Amino acid sequence: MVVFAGQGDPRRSMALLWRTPGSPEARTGPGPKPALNVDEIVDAAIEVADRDGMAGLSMRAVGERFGRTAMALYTYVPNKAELLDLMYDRAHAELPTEYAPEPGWRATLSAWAGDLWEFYLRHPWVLQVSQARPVLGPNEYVVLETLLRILYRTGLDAKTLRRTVGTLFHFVRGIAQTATEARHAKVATGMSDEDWWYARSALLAQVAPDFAERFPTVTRMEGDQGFQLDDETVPYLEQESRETFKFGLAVLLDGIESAMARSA
Amino acid sequence: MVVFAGQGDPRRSMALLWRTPGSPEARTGPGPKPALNVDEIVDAAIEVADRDGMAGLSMRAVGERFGRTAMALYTYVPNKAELLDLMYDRAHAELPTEYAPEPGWRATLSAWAGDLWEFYLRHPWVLQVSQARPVLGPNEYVVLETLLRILYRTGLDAKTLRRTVGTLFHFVRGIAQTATEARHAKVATGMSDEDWWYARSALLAQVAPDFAERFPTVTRMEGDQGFQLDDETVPYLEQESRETFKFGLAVLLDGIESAMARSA
DNA sequence: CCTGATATCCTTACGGCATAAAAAGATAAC
DNA sequence: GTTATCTTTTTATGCCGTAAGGATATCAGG
Repeated sequence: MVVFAGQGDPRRSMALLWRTPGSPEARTGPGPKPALNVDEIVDAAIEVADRDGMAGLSMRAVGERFGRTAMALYTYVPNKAELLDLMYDRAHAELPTEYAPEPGWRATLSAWAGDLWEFYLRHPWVLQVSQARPVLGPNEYVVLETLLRILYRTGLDAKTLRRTVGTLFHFVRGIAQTATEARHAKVATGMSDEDWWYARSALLAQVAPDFAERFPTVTRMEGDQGFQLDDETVPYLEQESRETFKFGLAVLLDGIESAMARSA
Repeated sequence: MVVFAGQGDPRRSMALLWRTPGSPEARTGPGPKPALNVDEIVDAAIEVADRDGMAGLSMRAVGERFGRTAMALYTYVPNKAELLDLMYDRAHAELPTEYAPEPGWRATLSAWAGDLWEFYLRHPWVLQVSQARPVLGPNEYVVLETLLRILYRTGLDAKTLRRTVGTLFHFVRGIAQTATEARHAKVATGMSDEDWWYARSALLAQVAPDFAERFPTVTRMEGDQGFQLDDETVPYLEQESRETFKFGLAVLLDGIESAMARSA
């Protein structure tokens, strides 16, 4: 499921995201000093989400990491949605920010997209945080700044630039989502892609004996080239995703190139 | 969140999806006749999901549509994941299957992508059903068959064809997801895009007064062309999504065209 | 018509979730 | 030592999916 984040007080959200001085460390009054801090909690939550996915991310699970109850976290974070925002932004901090411009914008953009792809594979839950209302955290802006620096040299006008940015992100996100879900499904069912497909197509033959007549083009294409593994050690779906990623990226880069030619 | 579907007995799943004779209507034994049927339930569930989103889709909510409890549904459908599979496949039945080939593959593919885009806007929850292990229902195959029929005339080889299919789907899904989430967020917060952005950028200025120095390229791009609404009646994010969709699609089609040229 | 088998459907219950409210416990300023 | 203030736990509410068992309706065979 897509999880919506950031429904709370916007002022507090932004202050948390941008670490505005005010609430955090500076305190001198009576009462116990806070034993935890937001960063620790966000890191722990990211670890939980990396390991157990969005479904395994519960306030209880995060609290347990510190030997606390779920409610203990509410001192540091207003609610789960805010925690998600913080996780989202913090995770993006690990993306590279510097790309050597020498190899040209095309190669640089490829490298950038590859890094983003791997980032999503490392943190699949990131793909499940809604993109509609951007979190607007500092690290998200760093990522955008990085991409824009690469794209700026293409000389595209602002409007085209914005749409290129959107297209690139959506594309990488879309394929990464499928790739990570493939991995997740394998873990969940304990079945390899090949076994799963084999079992399913046997069932398909039983349940739709007239498959070839009903779906002639599908049948023809599957016949032309079924499963062909370049590397036996990598699961089929993951391999196929990676190939589709490369292919689609090349197509997009070609398209950007012709847009450049048009605007020049 | 992404919802995983189809964890039950594969044999039963497929029989349900493909309406294999066996369990359904043919029954003569004792006991009351079933008052509901799977189709009704699936339709009701789709209506619930269309209206209230994936978050609002609960067995209880669907049962209420028939004046029943949640448990009553378990006679017809083994569990919620299966119901989701059935919803997913059934929804796809409303996609067009025939496209006139006259205008050429490029125009036809545009029309197809536009129809898919609108389908996702009508049924945003579809985007939250995992794509990793395809549901393998009849209507999903019809959709694939339709797309392949359009693409077949491009003369691309099977491998490229498969990757093109993947790229097209991911792209449309990716942008549609953002567009539908934008709509959802507006409904949830009761705030227009403009108001939301206005409030947020005021906060941003407060919280990061050095924004322009930290993100010079972002600042420059936003300065070049901020909000520029072509149509005041359509919310900004939705409009922007649509434009990005058109742009990205054109780019993809260009890319396919050059792939054709290369393979010819 | 009666009986027994079989099906649908409901009630109840369990364990999970986020989180509100309030109580308990710790700490530092006075 | 008292008190105000903060962290943390406890308790509770209302959701969720669904397991288990019981109530009820329906039909076949006698």
